[in-house]
Amino acid sequence: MLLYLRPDSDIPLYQQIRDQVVNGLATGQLAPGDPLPPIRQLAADFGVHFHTVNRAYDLLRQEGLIRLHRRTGAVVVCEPAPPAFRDAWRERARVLLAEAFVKGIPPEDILAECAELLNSFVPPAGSAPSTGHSDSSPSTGGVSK
Amino acid sequence: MLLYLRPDSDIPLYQQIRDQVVNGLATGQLAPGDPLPPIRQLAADFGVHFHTVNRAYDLLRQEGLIRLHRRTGAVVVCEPAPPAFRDAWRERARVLLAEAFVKGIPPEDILAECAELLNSFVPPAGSAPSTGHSDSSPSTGGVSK
Amino acid sequence: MLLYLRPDSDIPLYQQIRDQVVNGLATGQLAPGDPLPPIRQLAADFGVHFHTVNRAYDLLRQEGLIRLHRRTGAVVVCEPAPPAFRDAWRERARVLLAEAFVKGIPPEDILAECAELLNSFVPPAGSAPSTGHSDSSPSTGGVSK
Amino acid sequence: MLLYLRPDSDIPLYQQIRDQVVNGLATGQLAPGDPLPPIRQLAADFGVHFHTVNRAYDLLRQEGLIRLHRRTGAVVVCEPAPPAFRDAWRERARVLLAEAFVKGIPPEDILAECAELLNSFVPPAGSAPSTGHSDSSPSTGGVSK
DNA sequence: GTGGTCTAGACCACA
DNA sequence: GTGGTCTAGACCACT
Repeated sequence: MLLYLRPDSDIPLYQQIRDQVVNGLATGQLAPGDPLPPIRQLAADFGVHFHTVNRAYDLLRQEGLIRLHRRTGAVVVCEPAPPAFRDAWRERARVLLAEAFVKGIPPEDILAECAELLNSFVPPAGSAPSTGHSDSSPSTGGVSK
Repeated sequence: MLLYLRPDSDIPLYQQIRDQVVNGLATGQLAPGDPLPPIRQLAADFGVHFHTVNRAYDLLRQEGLIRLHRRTGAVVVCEPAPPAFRDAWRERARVLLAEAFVKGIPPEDILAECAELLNSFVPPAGSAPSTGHSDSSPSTGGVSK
Repeated sequence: MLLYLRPDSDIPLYQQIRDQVVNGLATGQLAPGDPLPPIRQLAADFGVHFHTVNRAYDLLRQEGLIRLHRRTGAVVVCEPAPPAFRDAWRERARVLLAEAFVKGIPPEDILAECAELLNSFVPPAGSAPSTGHSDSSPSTGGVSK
Repeated sequence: MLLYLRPDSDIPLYQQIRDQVVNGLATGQLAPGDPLPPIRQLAADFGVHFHTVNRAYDLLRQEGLIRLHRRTGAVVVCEPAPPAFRDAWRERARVLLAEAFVKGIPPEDILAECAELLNSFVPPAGSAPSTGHSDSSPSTGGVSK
């Protein structure tokens, strides 16, 4: 899995790392059980402080996406979303969608964009790939567009 | 239009104000030409400093969503999205959708959620508000999925 | 002479009025001896407070471009620039030119733009109009480009 | 690079700071990649509040002239001018040139002054600094008039 | 009475 | 040690 950081971005580095791990999980580049690189190695690769990587890992741990062990390092897990997750997520989605809407992008376009992004994701194990056709990148099945 | 702030949130207050104005615009509670409350009055209503509200308004101004008068105060405007907007938006949408996806929410549900949120929005002018029901109940009508 | 105000501009109204009078003077639409409309009439035409027009006229008076009489109203005059004017002007020009320069516009283009604008001006009375023809529309004579 | 503020000027302090940074960029005292002093240090040097410097930096950031790091502080960047920049710039130039014109300064002198100022600027990279003299003396070489 | 500017100082987030 | 956020309050510019 390939990570790249933009130090000039207004998004904090630890957030960028976290976001890319999430994206890697969604696109199937990372799967439950896979190990993440050791904190210090990843920090060295990026040229950032290991505290920054540590914080990203901690964030992922709080979200229930990885588990940290003293021996085995960070391992991807697959905890189900807590009940509160969906409500919080919807609020964030509402703002994001509203932003596009008020800037004049047609709702159809917005939804198509979402569908396309979702289609680029791939289910972790083997949960009925609905139609079977794949479009843009490393994916196999997905939401009908 | 009703606004509420959560001072304990990790989201900055000015961002919360900005988000709610964006949401108000999307849901039709605010329309181009409408005035926003004076900075100091809104600040008093919220119990925050007027600088905080000022910053929210300034953010909205930079986004081309409101215009600040010396006489009229803040009024809603309707500037088209710059070309770079969509790419930046897609990246943010990718992360948000990936978050829901990796937490095990079925892509169909995610897309339905997006469609529902989009249906709760109303266009600024007056182009056929579909059926009339545009609330928060889990309906899937409106935007074609 | 035609004036138009943009109430939504970030430029104060009184400044806009003043700027347009200056521009009218430069383009020959106004000449020394010409009367300006009474303050209250201009205010009524624009739908602004007469204090705003008053302030614009006062600014022009301070700059030595008009003279205010209780009886005759505002009359355009032609006072020579004080010695300090040129230095102050140069500083403002430096910043303006620097802005264009640092944004990557070639110096030749910047200078050509300046020459073009200067060519659209016309001398007030009869001080050797170089080529001879002088009217009130964007002419082509004047400073060699 | 030398900065100085005039607290009694009618130009806001943050604008003066911004103007001098722009000037420093044009004259080559600042180049893309160069760091700007930390906000609080510059504020201490000037004896102003760091919010004032912060605002100047924020203005420069919005103009695409600097980028604000959390680590490195403010660094100069070189973004191209947006398409709307030139039109807005021309309007400001029109007023400035008109002011000099109506004060009786010959157009030739005005254009010479502009050319001189432009000659005191140096391109960011290294594209032939003409003859070598690029200072503030009244020379007319460089940009063809 | 509106927003704009500036000062002053606290506390937090990021690296 | 950097910039970011928020509060507090003064005074000014514009209409």
